[in-house]
Amino acid sequence: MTEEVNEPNERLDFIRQIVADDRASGKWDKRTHTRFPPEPNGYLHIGHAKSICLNFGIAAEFGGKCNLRFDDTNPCKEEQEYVDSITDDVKWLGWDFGDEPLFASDYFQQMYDWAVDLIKKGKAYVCDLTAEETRDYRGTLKEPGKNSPCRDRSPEENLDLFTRMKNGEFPDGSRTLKAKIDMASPNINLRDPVMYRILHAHHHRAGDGWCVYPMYDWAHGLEDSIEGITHSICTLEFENHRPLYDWFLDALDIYHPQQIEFARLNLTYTVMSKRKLLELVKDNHVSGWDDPRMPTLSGLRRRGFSPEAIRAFCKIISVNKFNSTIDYALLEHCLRQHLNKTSPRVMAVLDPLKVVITNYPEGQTDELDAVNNPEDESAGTRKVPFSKVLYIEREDFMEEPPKKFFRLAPGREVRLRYAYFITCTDVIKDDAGNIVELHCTYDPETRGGDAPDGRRVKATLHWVSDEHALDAEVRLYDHLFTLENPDNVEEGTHFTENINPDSLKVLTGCKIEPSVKDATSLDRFQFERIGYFCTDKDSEPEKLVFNKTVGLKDTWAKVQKQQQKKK
RNA sequence: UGGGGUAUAGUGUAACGGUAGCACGACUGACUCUGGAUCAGUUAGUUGGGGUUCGAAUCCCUGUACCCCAGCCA
Repeated sequence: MTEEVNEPNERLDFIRQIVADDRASGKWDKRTHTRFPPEPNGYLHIGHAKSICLNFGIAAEFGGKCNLRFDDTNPCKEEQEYVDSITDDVKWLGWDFGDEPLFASDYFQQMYDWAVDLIKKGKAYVCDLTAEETRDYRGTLKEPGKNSPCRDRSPEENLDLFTRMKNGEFPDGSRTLKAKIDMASPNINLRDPVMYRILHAHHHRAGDGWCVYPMYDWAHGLEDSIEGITHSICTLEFENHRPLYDWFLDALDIYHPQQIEFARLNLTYTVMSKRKLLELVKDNHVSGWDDPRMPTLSGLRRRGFSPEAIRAFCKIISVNKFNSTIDYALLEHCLRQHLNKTSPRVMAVLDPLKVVITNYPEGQTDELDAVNNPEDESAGTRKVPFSKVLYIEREDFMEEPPKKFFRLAPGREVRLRYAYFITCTDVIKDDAGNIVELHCTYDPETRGGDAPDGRRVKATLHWVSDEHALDAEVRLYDHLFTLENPDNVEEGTHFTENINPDSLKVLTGCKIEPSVKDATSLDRFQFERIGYFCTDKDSEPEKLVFNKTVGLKDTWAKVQKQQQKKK
């Protein structure tokens, strides 16, 4: 007996409820077998993660299995590059699909044989109508279609024609194999749907062995049946296809899984359709499928998202049957929650302002103890070097501080984290009046960050020692679109018109503490008081590059906004 | 009346005839060597209208709104 991992008290979504009920009733011999069946014609995105976590999650929770199966039935749109990226993404998310993914193209012969069965049963026929004629014969949403003149061909003739289709005797588009169902059905999918089309095309896996390729509706249930899938979970737009899914399996009288539909994921401030994502890439609105602003899994990975965060997100959003749009802030919440627990802290100054500690000895260096992660004691501590010339964040100083600004200002004392209390004594400006340097004094008694006399400061600043600092490039990101729902634009407006012009900001000359010297690609950090960052794939030891994953919550920024509103 | 679906705070999501709960967001406050984290609190909801019932988000009737379908795409 396999152990049920689902806690009995945990509320089940409607799909898990079906699975649980089926197990209770013994419907599938206590088996649970799902599948994630992407077409390899693009990169996976966060919406796919919802489906992946659903299918693999159910399998894991109920002691079943989940297949990664490529639905590669259309050679014109599919490429090996996509197979590879999809496989990598599913692995990265942390799901186990056995040694190798499965491919629908491996079932082509079996599908062909079944099509022959249907022809023999008089349930399928070869049709000579062109694509355009087929459309005319299909009728409209409100009017029935009419029968194809080829509909009453004998099984023998159909068999002969279908064999010759397969043998490559006919040009592309000249004939199709159709299911003989009902041209007057109110469900258009049932009006003699095409099962096979002629395509003299090279298949990325099957090579040139085939010139007839199965259509989705014909192929998909067969694939599920072959693999012994119990619950075939797909998105809402396939609800209308379910009767056809069932019809084929019944006509063939073979093992018959249950198709269940759920609503796909929508997220604010981004687009999720493959077409639009492809356009963003092709027209260079982003640098590629893995641009850190993209909602693709490769983009999120490069941005610094952890698989744990994405899985937590997918769990929390649950599944349902109606279209909803999830607030991007919820994704960020899941991200921060995981990153906060796991990211080593580091001090980095993005917009450096030079600070000279006038009473600190020239040439001297202090090694101060810093906590690597206050949320995780086992992460330990590290040494951070302190010296006479330092950098602080430019926005951490104001010559004329407004109310509620607690940071450094002339005459004010603050703490440098893990180091000393300092007091600003002089503000040095260039001829144009720009602040170029601050002179401060430090209190040696406060070494480590605490004053023996118990005096308090209102702010603690992060800082980096000039002499020891590493230079880095830091890339800041914002939403790719300015609109909450970039899909929903006025007619005549193209969705790319709402791309956020400030979605990428590149900072150079940032100063980072020396401990990150050996950071490698995708290492994640928290830059204290700023946000979570990861090393980019462009990063090299000689030229560090970091991506901002997500900012820390920033109450000062909120206060500032409110103050600006008042003015 | 083409057919198929769906409606619960700003956004998501529970409640399966018996106190409308949770999370995110927003707003207070406490604490803090990250204006982080944490903790406490406030805010706000059953698509409209009828019924059945001691009792309805839930059952019935009837409106309304939104989504999907006329690829030889998936």
